[in-house]
Amino acid sequence: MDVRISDAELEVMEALWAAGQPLTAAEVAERIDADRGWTLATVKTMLSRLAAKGALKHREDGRRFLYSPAIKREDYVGHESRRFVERLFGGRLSPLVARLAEEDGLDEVDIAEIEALLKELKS
Amino acid sequence: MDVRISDAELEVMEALWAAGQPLTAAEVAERIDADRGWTLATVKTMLSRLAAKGALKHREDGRRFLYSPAIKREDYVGHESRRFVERLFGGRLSPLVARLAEEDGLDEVDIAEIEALLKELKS
DNA sequence: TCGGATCGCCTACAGATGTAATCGAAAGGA
DNA sequence: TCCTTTCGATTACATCTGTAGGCGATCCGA
Repeated sequence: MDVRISDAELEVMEALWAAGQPLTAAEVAERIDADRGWTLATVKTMLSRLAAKGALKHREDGRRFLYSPAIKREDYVGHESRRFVERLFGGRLSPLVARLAEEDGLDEVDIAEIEALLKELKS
Repeated sequence: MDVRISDAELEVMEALWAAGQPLTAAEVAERIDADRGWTLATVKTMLSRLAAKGALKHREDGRRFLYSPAIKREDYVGHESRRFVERLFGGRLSPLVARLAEEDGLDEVDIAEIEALLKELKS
């Protein structure tokens, strides 16, 4: 169940998650940030690899495949977040908040949002 | 300046950061979590690669090297944290806090710590 | 019907990663 | 002075990642 998705593969997953509906390989390619400069071939490689990893499913539609995510974005993101906090902060969230706050300087909106969240949690 | 450190390499860096003083390859090996089950050869490979990447420095001590970090842990961690939040949360910290809160259920200590942090930031 | 477009599949290939073995030089004990 | 140990350097090798190209089959327009 622990699907590891590389940076390049994630780009493809994001396209599928954002689409909210099954897409063909060509459609996925259209939606990939043009800055990546990928050819269709590259997108197809990503799709195969993700399918092999079980990160997405495909259904046949005539000669083509319609691809859709096999895992929910929020599950994946939750998983990776835990891994990350574990890896660098011994599983504690507060040092991460501290570090980012110090580096980037959270703006007021951030602070307010997080405070609201925490208030919610306590109630 | 953007040193990428793999999972295995990080293990070695953590040993050096924790030591707080230069170590020989053998000493590093001793301090690596035994669960990894690494041979000395593996540790040496990691040390070479990290040196090649500029993540650590070595000074000669007779026939051996004394290794020490070339980057500060907090700098590395800050870098990776920003990358991570960028990659999965569009750079916003609050959704990350939200996600982890929902999954793990932050305990009261966490919540209190983060609130204290935020209070600090506002003042 | 036939030729180009398009599809998924297989292959390619360099660099990174995980995990080591080997090798020549040097150091140190017998 | 040798032999064993120990060092760093070099080499090994499978897997993963980034980035494609080519191939045989099929579909669609002329």
